[in-house]
Amino acid sequence: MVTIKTIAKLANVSNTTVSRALNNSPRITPETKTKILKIANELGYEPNLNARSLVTNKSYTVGLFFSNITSGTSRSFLTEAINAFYKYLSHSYTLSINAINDLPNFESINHRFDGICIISQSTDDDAFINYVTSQRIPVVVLNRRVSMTNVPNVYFDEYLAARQIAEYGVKLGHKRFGLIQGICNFASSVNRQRGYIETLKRYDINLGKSLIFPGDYTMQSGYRAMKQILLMQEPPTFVFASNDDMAMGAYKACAELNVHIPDDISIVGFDDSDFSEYLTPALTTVQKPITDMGKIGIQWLSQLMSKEALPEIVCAVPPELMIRNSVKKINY
Amino acid sequence: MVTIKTIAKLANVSNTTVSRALNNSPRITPETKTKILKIANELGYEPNLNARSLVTNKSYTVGLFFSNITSGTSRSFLTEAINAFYKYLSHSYTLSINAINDLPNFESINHRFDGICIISQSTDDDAFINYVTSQRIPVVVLNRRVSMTNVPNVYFDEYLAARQIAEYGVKLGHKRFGLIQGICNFASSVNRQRGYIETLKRYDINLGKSLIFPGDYTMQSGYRAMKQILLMQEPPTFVFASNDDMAMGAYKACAELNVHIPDDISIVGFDDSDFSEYLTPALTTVQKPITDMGKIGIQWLSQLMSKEALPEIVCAVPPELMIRNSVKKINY
DNA sequence: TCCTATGATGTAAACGTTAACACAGATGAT
DNA sequence: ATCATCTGTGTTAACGTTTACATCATAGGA
Repeated sequence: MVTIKTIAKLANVSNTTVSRALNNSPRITPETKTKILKIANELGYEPNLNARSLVTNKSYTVGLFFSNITSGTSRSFLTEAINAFYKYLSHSYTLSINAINDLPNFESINHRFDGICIISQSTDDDAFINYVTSQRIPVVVLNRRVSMTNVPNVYFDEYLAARQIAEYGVKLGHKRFGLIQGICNFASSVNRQRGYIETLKRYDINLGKSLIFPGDYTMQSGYRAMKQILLMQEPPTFVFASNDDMAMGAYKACAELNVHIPDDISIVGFDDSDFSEYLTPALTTVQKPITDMGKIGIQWLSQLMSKEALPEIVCAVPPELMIRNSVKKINY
Repeated sequence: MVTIKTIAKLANVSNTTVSRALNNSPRITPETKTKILKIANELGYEPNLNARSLVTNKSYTVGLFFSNITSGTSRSFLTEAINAFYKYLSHSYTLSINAINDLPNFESINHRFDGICIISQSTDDDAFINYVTSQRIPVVVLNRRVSMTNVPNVYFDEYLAARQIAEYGVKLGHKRFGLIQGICNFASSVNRQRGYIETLKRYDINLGKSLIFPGDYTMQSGYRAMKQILLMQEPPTFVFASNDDMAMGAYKACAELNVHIPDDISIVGFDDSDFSEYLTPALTTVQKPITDMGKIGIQWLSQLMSKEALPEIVCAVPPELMIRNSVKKINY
């Protein structure tokens, strides 16, 4: 194994000088430096990160924490977040993927991460968020608005997005609205629901319990819910499925019962998943800019890790309604 | 920071004894052990992995390497692989996600991983695979069949899968076949293509160049290719899209041109993505058991990391044709 | 009683790196 | 010419663990 000492011996200098050459310190002459670098190169020297970590007390690893990995988190969400992170994170860091749910105990994160990004889906994660901040590990929380005021937080305004959906439906003349819910204890789900219902109420439309159908963000649950909806005596003309996956399930239910979208019923989804444009009809949905969130998140985290102060600590990324062909205008 | 020394002082024993208590060595009395463990617990002691790594020369990290992360790898593929790995990997290991493409140099993996799993998509990865084996890092290669004979390899028989697709089409009486290709330098793509074409040839069906359409595994490329196909004077009755994403694109093209699946044209995909069942009509496709591969892979890797020998070194996971409703039987 | 074997614990070195401090020679100001 | 400053390099300790080896007490056999 070639170490700093090997190089030092060959170059006839001390360990420190080698270390300086490798970490391009200013306290070294260019000649010595190139000489050492040359030897290091020839020997294929690669620093032992563990040794370095031990003394610098850095792990050169950043942790990406999801609430859950093996279930509950949609695939597109997971990949898009990982993609964004991988893309924008400096390659000198190792990216480690974790699930809060699977942590044997919070302490197990100690010494492991220079920075942590939490993609949080529910308030269940609050204990973990608090632990991380208590350990003074640089952290940013993505996705949902958190209640702690001192935690860097870039979130997506689900409420506003849902409001846009409701308003869009109202504008197009719909009177009877339906909702397929997401997973109950996910913040995304409750905020989408609140935004939708409260906005409709403003337009004097009451979304009764009979028009709210349970779902769990899976295609199958969307399919089931839509089947129920279509069996109603007077089904809604506008259905908001809390995510695109469920909207896709709803599409299938419609197809099976020979109900035409958007002529017979209008559907809107949420997320703007890659497939939503390719459904027939193309799904009207709202874009959740996960990549943007990831980009800002990793930028903030990098700043925190290099002990820079953040100009702002909370940031909302705006929703964008993607109007396609799954909603029709109602004429009276 | 609470270290072994802190505990040692409080327990009135030496560092070594504490270390022994923590690593449940037999050379310690149960009483001392419980006493030390109690103190450690109260202090919320967590070992410094870097220090441990330095002396044991283990990183407690396994690396999951994709050929590419930010492009070229389909989302479902990426997530399913990560999911499987995360699920089956012992939690004492950190899971780190990497892309071979983005590696500054091969040496940068040194000291970082106790084991490496490569999800390889093309022979471009061979240099990396060779490097890893040359470093004697435990490694398994997943997904494609590799040429090196000494590398643990669990792969999916794309050729066989494509053969099943072709035979299925022939059996249902189709005579005119078409193909939408995947990414050219991906092993999956060339094997699917070979399996399809060579099988058809056995049934005296020649797949001319005019019936092969380029694609890149994206929905859009499937859409484009299908548009071209449907514009032909005498389009094929059976089209194999090299993955489900492209099949979905093809669906859209058909819808736009008012071509009915499967009445006017039959389509089969590949991967059995989660959405394929929810398309209308449900997509006939072939299941690629990524989760199974991951499970075997992680099992092998675990054995290798604990220096156990592998009973077998290469394993093919079988394809399963998922017959749904996108192919019709041709009657003459 | 003495010796040996055994079992529990301690001592100290080692892992590979960084960094505080020391040192010597050169440079520049007076 | 003298002294202070600077610059390049070396010395050494430190990071928190594990582990080979040493030590010491105790038990058991003769």
